[in-house]
Amino acid sequence: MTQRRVRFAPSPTGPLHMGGVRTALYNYLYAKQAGGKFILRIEDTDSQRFVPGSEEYVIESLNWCGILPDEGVDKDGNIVETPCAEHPHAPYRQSQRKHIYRKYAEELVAKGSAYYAFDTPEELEKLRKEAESEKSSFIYNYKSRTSLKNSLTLPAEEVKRRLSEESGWTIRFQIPENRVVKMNDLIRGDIEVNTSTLDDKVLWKRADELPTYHLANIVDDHLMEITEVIRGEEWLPSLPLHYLLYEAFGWEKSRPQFAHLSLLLKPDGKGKLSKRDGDRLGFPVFPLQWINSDGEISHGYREDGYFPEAFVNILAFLGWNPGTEQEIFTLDELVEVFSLERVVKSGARFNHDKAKWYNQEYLRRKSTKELVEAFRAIEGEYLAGFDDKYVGAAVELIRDRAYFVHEFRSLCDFLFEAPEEYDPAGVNKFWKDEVKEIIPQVADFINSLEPFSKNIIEEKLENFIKTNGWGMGKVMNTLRLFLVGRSSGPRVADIMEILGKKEVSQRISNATARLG
RNA sequence: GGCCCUAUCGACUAGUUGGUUAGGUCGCAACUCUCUCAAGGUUGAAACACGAGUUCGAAUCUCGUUGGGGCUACCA
Repeated sequence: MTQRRVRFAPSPTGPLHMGGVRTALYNYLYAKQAGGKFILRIEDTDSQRFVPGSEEYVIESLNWCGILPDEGVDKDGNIVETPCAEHPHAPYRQSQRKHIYRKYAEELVAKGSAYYAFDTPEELEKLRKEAESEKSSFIYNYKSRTSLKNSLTLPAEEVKRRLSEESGWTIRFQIPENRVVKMNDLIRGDIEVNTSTLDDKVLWKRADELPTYHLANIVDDHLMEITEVIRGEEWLPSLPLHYLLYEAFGWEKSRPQFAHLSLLLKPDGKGKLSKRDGDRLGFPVFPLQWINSDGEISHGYREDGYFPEAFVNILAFLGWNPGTEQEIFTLDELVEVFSLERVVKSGARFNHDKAKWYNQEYLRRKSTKELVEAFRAIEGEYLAGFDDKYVGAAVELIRDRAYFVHEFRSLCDFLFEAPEEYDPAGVNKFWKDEVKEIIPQVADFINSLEPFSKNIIEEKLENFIKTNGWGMGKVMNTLRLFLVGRSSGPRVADIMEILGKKEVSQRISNATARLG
């Protein structure tokens, strides 16, 4: 079997959407499992919609996820522009391959599979409007092309003259009339379409003198020896055109196989997942934070505290499953078990809760050491005066309560700073006269505890409280309120051990002094 | 509107050759543990869109309807 070669081919028109990352991921998994190559190609044939920075964004996003291309990107993270042994098909940016496409476009004209069209955008727009007002739609196809301005209808001399003039022209593919195109999709099976429902797509644009997606895509996939095209479902309607293009070039034998992935849908309501949904529902739609030219910030999974492994796992399971009950997979494990056969055909709704759960699962799998590092990475200044042993103890105390590392601080701030005030509801509930009388004795007892370790504290304190006939709840909750400032949190003995005897005594006397 | 894809709990999905008490995960609820809040443990509620047909038997096959999605640009 020949080596599998797949590609991810985004266009640099803005930040890469998480659905795009999923497409890249599935391509990567497929390639790696087959021992093949995963190629990155930039499809920048739309000069109008180009957004600076989006190419770098794609590369950085894939890099963060660990979805590293074998071809197309060099070691420094730049798109390869000149061919070399590792990147033989460079340049991998379509705008730099312009000269290649022109030749192929003209080859199709010479073969009679395509033709020059001279209709201006304004003329076509007018025809569309007219058709619309008559509740039909204008299609440039076998019916209409005979009455339009193109090399099929105009005299040869006229065509020649128009081509030599600056007035501009496009090349359109001549879709045959009433032919059934039989196609196959690796995920969806056999599909048939009658060509009479198709239109004569533009292959070469007048506006920016560049090929359209359809031409550039087919030519590059052929030249780059792509064996499987795994892409979004939005391309399914143009699959017949792509089949016809392979046929027109005489490339049927080496035509890649296609797999169309269903789209990611909104968590609620109708339609596909969009940037707006993230803003509205409070979750990221992009892998990395993106700031557009207006200074508007879009959240990213990375900046929102997701681990890249979790993000990859989330994406993998949106439209695919291994057929077993295992849900946590590393990237390498996914490479082992992935299969296109198990990709789900219908669209998947994104669910924020499940995404958070995944991150929590990965958080729990991290060592305390790793979590301390991550904690320091975002709260360096706050934790500056505390050693790793102390921070580690703090992390261990609260790690099971968090979905994200950025929740750590608010979960264990009481270990790094004494409470300045006390939750009024808690004070109201626990700071009663009967407790006020007891606390001095309790404080003295705590002071006498030796060693000051959680097991000793737990055991002896409970014994002390019970033999005196006081309620555990009353005393412990009051102590927690004094130590933490809030009426919820970890077990009191655990907190005491970490704080140490001196700090505990100090906080109890502070609290009694302040609350009176 | 036309064309194409698609349809199992609220969400993600298992169910691939027709026979299952339709399973798992998230979320939700209850109980439990307990010094609080979490976490943990146990349990529960919760689905085959609808209508025909084929068949002894349909979530599974066929057709239709309905819903959902996409495409319908000199955008990708």
